[in-house]
Amino acid sequence: MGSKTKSLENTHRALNVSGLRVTSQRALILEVIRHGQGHLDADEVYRQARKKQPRLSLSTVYRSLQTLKKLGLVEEVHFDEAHHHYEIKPSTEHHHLVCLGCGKVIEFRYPLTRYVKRNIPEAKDFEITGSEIRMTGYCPRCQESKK
Amino acid sequence: MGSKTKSLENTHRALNVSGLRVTSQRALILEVIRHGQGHLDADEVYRQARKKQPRLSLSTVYRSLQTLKKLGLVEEVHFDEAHHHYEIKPSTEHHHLVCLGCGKVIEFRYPLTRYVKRNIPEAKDFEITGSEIRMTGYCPRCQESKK
DNA sequence: CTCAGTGCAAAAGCTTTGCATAATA
DNA sequence: TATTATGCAAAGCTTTTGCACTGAG
Repeated sequence: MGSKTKSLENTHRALNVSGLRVTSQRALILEVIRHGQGHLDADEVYRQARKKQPRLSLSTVYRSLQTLKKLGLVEEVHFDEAHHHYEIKPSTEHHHLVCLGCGKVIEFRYPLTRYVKRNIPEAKDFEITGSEIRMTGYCPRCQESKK
Repeated sequence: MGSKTKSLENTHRALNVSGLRVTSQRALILEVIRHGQGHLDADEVYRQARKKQPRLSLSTVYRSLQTLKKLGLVEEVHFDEAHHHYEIKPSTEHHHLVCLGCGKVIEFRYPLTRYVKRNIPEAKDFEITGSEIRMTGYCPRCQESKK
């Protein structure tokens, strides 16, 4: 069985458990995020998905994104202030370094939550629900082209 | 000489060096951010500042915030997606843990840039221009009241 | 006196929402 | 068949911008 089939099954299960329906739109949107290797924003998801389903609406994209986020299938990251970006929820805590020149994204693992729990006294008794590192800069190539 | 006088002088200098003008609006906005101990968003700055200067406009607040940011006097942080928050630029790299229940902000020091430079090979040759950790959760008291 | 800064109103950009229709379970 | 989800259009919110007027240097 291909991994595509398997992830589709997982999606079905996750939706069913929550009493939600499996629609072609939700499947497609998840598919687009999965294939869009990088980190797409809502509009990029919309444009990609419309190639296969031209009547899809942007509001459906937004609503599905929220649904999938709540289900824990998709994660929202914030590379810049203006847009949200989405990725398939990763199994290990990782973060992003984004090049402001070319948009390249470098992912790196770092167990931030554990670090903070261990080293920040005031955080000891916090119930931490989200953690995100946002780093920006210029990759070697873009530093060159700025000169 | 009081510290208020001193910081006013610093502001003057920073503005003058850049060929910018010292206006009552800019001084007031900086004053509000400084006193508003927490981390205010643009609208909160606006409402506070209007108590002293009722004709102040929101666009001036936004424009001043950008100016002060460029001068390095004020820093923009992103506690949630919807708003930007502003604080007087701190001298050492620190980050924030925000309680989703009561809005309390815990600041903690952490030399993230140095860590990443040292430990993430792909980041070695990056010119890093910004780094921000955004952690959210519930403080002990708010965990209680959820029950 | 001159040009940067301000106030006001309008616009822009992303995201959400109301409502009738379509589709899932 | 009973709801849930969708499409479309309109509204919402934060932030930005154009323009004439004001005020700092």
